[in-house]
Amino acid sequence: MEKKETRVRFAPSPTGLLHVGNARTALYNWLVARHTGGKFVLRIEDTDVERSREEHEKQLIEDLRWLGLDWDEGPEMGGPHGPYRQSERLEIYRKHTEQLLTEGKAYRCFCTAEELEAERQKAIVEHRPQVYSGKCRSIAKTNSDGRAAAGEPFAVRLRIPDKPLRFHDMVRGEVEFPNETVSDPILVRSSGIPVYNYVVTVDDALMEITHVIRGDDHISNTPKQVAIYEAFGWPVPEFAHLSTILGSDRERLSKRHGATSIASFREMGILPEALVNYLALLGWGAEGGTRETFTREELIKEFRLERVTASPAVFDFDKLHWLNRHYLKLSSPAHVLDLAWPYFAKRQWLPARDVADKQTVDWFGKLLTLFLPAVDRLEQLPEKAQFIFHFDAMAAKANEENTQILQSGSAQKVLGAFAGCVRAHHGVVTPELFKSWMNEVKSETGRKGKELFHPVRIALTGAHSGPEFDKLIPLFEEGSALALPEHVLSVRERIEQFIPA
RNA sequence: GGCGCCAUGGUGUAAUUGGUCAACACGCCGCCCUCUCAAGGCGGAGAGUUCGGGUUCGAUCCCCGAUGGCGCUACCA
Repeated sequence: MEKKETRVRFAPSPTGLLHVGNARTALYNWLVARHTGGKFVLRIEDTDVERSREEHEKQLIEDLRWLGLDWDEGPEMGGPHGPYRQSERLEIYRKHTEQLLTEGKAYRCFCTAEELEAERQKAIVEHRPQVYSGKCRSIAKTNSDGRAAAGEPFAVRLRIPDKPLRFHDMVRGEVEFPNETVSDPILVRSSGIPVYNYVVTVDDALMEITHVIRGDDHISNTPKQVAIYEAFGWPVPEFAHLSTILGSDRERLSKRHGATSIASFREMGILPEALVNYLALLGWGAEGGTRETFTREELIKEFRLERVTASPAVFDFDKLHWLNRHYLKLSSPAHVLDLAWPYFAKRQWLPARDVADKQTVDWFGKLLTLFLPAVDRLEQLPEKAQFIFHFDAMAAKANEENTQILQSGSAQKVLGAFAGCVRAHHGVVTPELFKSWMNEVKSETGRKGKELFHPVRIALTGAHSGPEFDKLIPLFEEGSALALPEHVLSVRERIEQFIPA
């Protein structure tokens, strides 16, 4: 017999932003599809009309694209098992419910909310599992039909078979639930709207999904879903329940722990390849366990569901940042430049990218090579490079750390000598020239090392730490010749501001 | 309360799926480089595998129990 094609799916609800937990689920599904040469289906679970929004669906799709996870079937593009939005599949569910009802696999439940609540309370008091009593199970078909026809409200419940419900989970092995602990699940509400657990199963079966890979919050829904497959006589797929992603306090990761949406990571200047690599590592390890950085292609090759961990993982921002630095270094300078530009344009430090001249672009490229090693994320760049664009001599002098250095007589002498060199010269300051000045100042004042450099660094940058002067001097000089929204001060201009004559 | 899932340094994962000193990465600390910061290079500390039993010549690995964490317990998804 021919081996069946692997079909997996990602089925988000468009009720908010895509966040890391779901993104990791999407990634694992995608990796399985690409590893096996199967199909990746995107399905939108929008039966909750209250919370579902079209804009969220758009955002979701944008986020998946940004991560580089492409799908083979889905809304918009369609496919052989569509439609791919649950709101467009209501008629399919209705037909299937009818089938179950006529076959006696499901029954109408006329119990009221109050009755059910009373049952639940009683179960709690008696230390029993909270399961539906099955009161309406035995109502005769004709009786049930009559009551329904008379307009009495009812929900539709599935008749759970009288046997343990077990399924195979690729990350956890065999999972079994005793029959007494699972209720006859509601399939359709008295409002006529089918419930999530039901439609998910119908869709997965009809879309011929072979591997259901999802979060482990669905693990206790699975026995009910297995019963639905069996009621229809459908083959039960393989399951893989992914563990929860936790925050550093070991609680489920949420906004409380900081930004966790994919959109916010993008805004922060995390590269998609870094996020994909990190998410892959969160709950999976390659054979051998000595490698941590993987390209997309390598992940596809190495990833296997059997190696996914069952234990929950704590999200570590530090490690994500490390990976981001790694990929920032690997990326082409032109690509990083494109990504970094908007952060500066937004601050009005650079013109819009499309009107910038070549000199400005080249200059900014140099700036990036200088500051990129100092950041975890692109969004930190402007702050690091702030003194280039916006030099505030007064603030620099007022800074407490700086005053300690500046107040010494030694620093005064150094600065006086340095200012002398600067004022005696007209024209562009080259790194070579700067070096010779420093040597001059050195012999004139007898200062060296920190005592020599720190005061000058403060006068030029406003801080006693920062990138090498060799690279910094050209940035000042070339920047001052550019027509930028805010004029970049040259070495000379900085000294004039810092040490008025 | 019930049911289920999980448990290796601070964090994420390895460990020929019972076989000698528990490995790698992040983070941390130190050293080198250096005017400084970052990057980079080198080195170090940090777990005897949650605890208690059992099986075995031998358990991170298998079984039982306890503890803890998490999830589900809706006519939410």
